[in-house]
Amino acid sequence: MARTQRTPFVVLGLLGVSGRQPRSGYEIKKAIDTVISHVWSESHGQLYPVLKQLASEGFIRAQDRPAGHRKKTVYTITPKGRERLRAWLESPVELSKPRDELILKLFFGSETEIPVLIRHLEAHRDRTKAILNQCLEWQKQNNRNPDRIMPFMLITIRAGISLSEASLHWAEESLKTLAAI
Amino acid sequence: MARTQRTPFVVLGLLGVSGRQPRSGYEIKKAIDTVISHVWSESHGQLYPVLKQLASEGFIRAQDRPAGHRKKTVYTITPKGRERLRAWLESPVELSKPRDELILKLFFGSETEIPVLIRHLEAHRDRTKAILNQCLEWQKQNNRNPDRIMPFMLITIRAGISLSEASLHWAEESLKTLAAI
DNA sequence: TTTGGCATGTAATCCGTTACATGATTAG
DNA sequence: CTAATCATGTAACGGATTACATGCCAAA
Repeated sequence: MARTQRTPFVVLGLLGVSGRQPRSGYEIKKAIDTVISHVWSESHGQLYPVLKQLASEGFIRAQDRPAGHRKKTVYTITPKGRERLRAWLESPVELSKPRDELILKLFFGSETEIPVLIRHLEAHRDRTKAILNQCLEWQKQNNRNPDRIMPFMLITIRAGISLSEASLHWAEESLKTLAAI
Repeated sequence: MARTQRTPFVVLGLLGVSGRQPRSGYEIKKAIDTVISHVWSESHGQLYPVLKQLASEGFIRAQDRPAGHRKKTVYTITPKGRERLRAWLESPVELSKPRDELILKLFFGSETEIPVLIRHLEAHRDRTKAILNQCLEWQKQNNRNPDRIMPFMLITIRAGISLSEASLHWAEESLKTLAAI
């Protein structure tokens, strides 16, 4: 048996916090790829079957809402689904297996040339800068709309900022170290 | 098709940097669980088949070295294996899919009670403290043996320190924020 | 003597990605 | 008109975990 599936809880969570707004599978996928992109990812090939499964178990409710001839099914979380979500939120955080290929390659650094490692670190630095900027942007947006400040979202944004900044500093420091070898 | 297998490269990397020391599957597994535990993980159910596969392809060499009646096979990396490792080290870092359940649960925080989130954050703070202390300990050991300083290992240890510190600060800050709600 | 560590292996299972597939609508 | 986006689905494949399985050796 493999690790317990977490996709259903991501779906329940997104449907749960979205107020009463019903969402289609496509919209849920877009939300995963934008608002929680640095935290989680799912493929749509995984998402659609999970939606059907959750609906058949009564955790979400499906409603057909075709626009013109284009089919579209939107989902709303049910009270039963909210309970399930709550139970999961209360359960201990399940740690994911660490999988940091950059650190791994640096750890094996003696088996390659310094410029190779510098290339990897520069790429990481640039990626991290982009993430940091996006988090800062989100933070600004939240500050501009004081009505809609959601403290939980702010906490997660601050996590992104703290970790990106630390990673950026480390990368720049390490680039100097490698350049000096 | 799923993502390309990275276990073989972890094995080649560990056999590569271990000088000329031949290692058994058991020892490789132990190394994964200790020296790179915060960076990577593999199950032994995955490891042993990969060892056989790598040996059959000529990337590592197997030698039976029974101790008494206990069977033991040790492996050494071959020149061909070193080349394969180098090629992988030079290839771009493949990003792992983000999977941060703690941040996810905080993001869905409005669907549960504050004390639940505090519990999760406290657990994270304690785990992170332990990792930070271990990284600091490793750094100290490296400084005590100046002969054996491996700059690459130090860089990865510093990554652990930077990121743990940042995560720790963020967790403590967030705990204060939640306590004030 | 029995617990724990050493040591290796396989089978079942499944989560999740990639690729295949189809079609409507809208903007340039 | 045609490219991009909206929208939903399934099939194939495989990487990886968990569980099952076995046995030796040393120390308490």
